[in-house]
Amino acid sequence: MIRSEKTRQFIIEKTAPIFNKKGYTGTYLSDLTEATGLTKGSIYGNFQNKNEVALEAFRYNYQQVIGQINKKLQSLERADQKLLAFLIFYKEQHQDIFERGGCAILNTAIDADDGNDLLREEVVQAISNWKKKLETILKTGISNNEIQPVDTAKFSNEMIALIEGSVMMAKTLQEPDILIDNITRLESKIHEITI
Amino acid sequence: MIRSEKTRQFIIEKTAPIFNKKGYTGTYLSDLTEATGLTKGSIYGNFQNKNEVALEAFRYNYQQVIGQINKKLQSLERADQKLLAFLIFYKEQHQDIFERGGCAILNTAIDADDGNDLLREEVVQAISNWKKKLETILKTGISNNEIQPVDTAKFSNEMIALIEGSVMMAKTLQEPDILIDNITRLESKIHEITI
DNA sequence: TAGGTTATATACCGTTCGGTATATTAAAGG
DNA sequence: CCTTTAATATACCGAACGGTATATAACCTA
Repeated sequence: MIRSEKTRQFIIEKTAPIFNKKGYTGTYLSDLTEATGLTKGSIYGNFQNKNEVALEAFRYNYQQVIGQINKKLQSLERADQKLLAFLIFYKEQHQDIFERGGCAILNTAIDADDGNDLLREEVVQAISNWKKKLETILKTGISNNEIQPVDTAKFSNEMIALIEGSVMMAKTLQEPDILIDNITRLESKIHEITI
Repeated sequence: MIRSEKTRQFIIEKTAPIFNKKGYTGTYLSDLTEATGLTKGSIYGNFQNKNEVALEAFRYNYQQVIGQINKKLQSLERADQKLLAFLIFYKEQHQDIFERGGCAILNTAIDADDGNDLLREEVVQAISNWKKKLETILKTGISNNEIQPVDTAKFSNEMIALIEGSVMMAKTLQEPDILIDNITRLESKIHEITI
């Protein structure tokens, strides 16, 4: 990796949690320079503008989650186990997620639903991908007779919505059990449809 | 109502949707003067600072929702019907909610989870009240033999989380059906426990 | 209708915002 | 080791930020 690419990556990694916590308008260039120890000149040598940093920071935050889950999925065969892997991730990593400022998808969805179109489109893609991934697992599971037939779209939407809503509640009220309990509910929902 | 109180209320009403859409740091004093047609001097004659406007705007947004629901609840007797009233509200008013920038609780929870302690505390209170209200309905319903015994805390948490997560998803993906479908799921959950 | 009071507008403050042209430093190549 | 190139730092820009003292206007009461 050439030097510039290393610095670019360094900036993304250092600023990603800040953007996640404070949002786009709430994160100032002074936050970026402070977190990286670099100057504005250096940052603008590696990015076109603040928005590009925010965009990459979101991608990084998203990849951080989806990467870990994907890794888990590889070693799993059955559809129900794959679905459970998503839930187990949120159950086990909730402490870490909260420390990084919560779920990036949720935060950025709320943050970018006005104005920032590029960032908003990125979130739409992220949610859509997540949804598609769940649906594919469900469909495969159904055709493999691992799980009972369900409305895959509705099932996926319910999973995502309940997870995200629970992250919000648990983080705001500072009661991780809310997340854990609701995840457990989803787990038994999956067990119910498992053949 | 004395003049100042009228102006104060006018400012709150006009700026509440802006704060809901753009968040605290994302809403500038210029937004407030533009939306009200007033000047900074006038606004600062009625509020101590921007934060006080944001606080009142959130209270207004919250009251806007809870007020309508409370009105409905008065005419209802059974616990299951009261619970359904919450869901029907979100089902029927989703268009209006989206136009106002989405659910104020969700938006403000995400917006204020860093830094703005006063606003954050207000959200915590709002969610806690909502939760308490649901739990009270459930408990009364159980002791009145209208609904089967359930873990009232978990049931309430699941309702709120799924509603909020669904609002986020539906608004972001611009697919209101996601909200409607998940609300319908909650409705049948209530029917299931109704005696 | 005049005078006092209350509310709004004007004009300004220091600070910080995002962004950039330029100088300086560090690395790479001959 | 010297020169060229790439990356970082410095110093600055105009604009907009939140906020405030002060002037002006609107209202109320005598």
